[in-house]
Amino acid sequence: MKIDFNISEFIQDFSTECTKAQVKYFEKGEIITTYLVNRNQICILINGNADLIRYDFKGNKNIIEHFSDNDIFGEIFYKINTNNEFFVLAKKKCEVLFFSYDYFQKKCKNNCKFHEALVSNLPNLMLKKMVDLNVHIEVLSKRGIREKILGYFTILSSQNLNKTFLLPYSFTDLADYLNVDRSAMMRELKILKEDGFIKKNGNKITLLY
Amino acid sequence: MKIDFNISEFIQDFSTECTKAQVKYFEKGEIITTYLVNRNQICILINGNADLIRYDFKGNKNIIEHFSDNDIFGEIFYKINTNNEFFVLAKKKCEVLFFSYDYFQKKCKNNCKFHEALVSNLPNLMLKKMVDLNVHIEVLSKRGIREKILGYFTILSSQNLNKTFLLPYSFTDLADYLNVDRSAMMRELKILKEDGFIKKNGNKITLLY
DNA sequence: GCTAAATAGTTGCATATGCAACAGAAAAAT
DNA sequence: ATTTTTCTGTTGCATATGCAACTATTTAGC
Repeated sequence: MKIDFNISEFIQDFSTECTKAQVKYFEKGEIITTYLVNRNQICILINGNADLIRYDFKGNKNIIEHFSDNDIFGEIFYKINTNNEFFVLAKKKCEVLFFSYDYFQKKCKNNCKFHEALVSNLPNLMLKKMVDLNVHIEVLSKRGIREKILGYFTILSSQNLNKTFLLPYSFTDLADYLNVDRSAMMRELKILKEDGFIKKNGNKITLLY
Repeated sequence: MKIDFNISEFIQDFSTECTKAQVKYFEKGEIITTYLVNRNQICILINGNADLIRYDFKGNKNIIEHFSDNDIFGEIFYKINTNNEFFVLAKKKCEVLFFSYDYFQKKCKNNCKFHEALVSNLPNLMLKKMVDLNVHIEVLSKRGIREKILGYFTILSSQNLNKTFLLPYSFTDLADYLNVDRSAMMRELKILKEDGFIKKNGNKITLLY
């Protein structure tokens, strides 16, 4: 999915023009937003890294999604009524654009160029997110740890047009993304290595099939 | 997520006006579309039921998604390069609107009203799909069959604003949706019933907690 | 540069869950 | 109305995987 909208370049010139969008800055460890349902908030991560975190009824921390440059998030995409707390936590310095979906059709006061660009490119950002979500479902849908790992690695490899690629996650986070026990995943990775399916060197993976 | 765009009413009056959209009809068992990557096809299921099917390298059939009225699908949402065959199969009579994402910004020849309405409502349909995808991920992310079942039932219950609700799937398909073994799921449902967590009568479920 | 924290890597054990193989009930097809 | 197919429900068994409990290594903070 190509995205012709580089928000970080754009933002410098026009953001102050628009009455409906707002840029905010966050330091590592700060909460960017909480998912409370009802506001129709859309957030675009201009740059930085952040996680969508949930604490379940037992108090266990759970990383639902990882966000990086150009990712969109916000409770409007996540209208799921579990009675857990959801919030987005900055993993490093973050620059975030806040916008309301209510202003998707409406224009802002002086038909500003920024607003217009934002609105016309939002569907592209949504499309990219949908592809990401489908990848996640595809991977989670595999039975067995081995199948999950190989399924995900195959997708990464094809996205990189290369049998060798860098994992976008730490192994701890990868286990979380695949929703498997970390130690069980490490065991399986070892077996995959021994069986000659993959080569692994730090977070650099090479597929041998 | 409220959708103010009832495509099936709209379609009667305007569809022939638009040069870029096309309505087609399918009988049960017919293939509506295949996911080949490259066309930017978007499909809207006006009415009917259809499944996104994949045959994996072993030849196993796999139901990836179920579609019903107002759902959108198409390979543009599923740019995942596994070398499997994906296609959408009609489960009953289906009325489907075909449209290209390329015409999302562009207008069609005479600025027709239908095209305009379609374009301005597509983001709403996408939003609804994203919520659905997030629900699926939420459910798949639960460890253990019991947690998956209860997680999904809780969401269904809250969507219905009622402790009692009808399952939208057969138990066979539910197991598929939760990505667990059907017999293991049935066993767990029995235990949940015995433990007094749920009541179950055909596909009518009641939560007792 | 030192200390603390986070991540990677390993293993033994218990059990949840996949698999196979049924029979009965319900739904479609003829 | 009868047959065929699909769906539901159940059970025994084997094993994949979660869990706990470590140590080693890397990264971050002071």
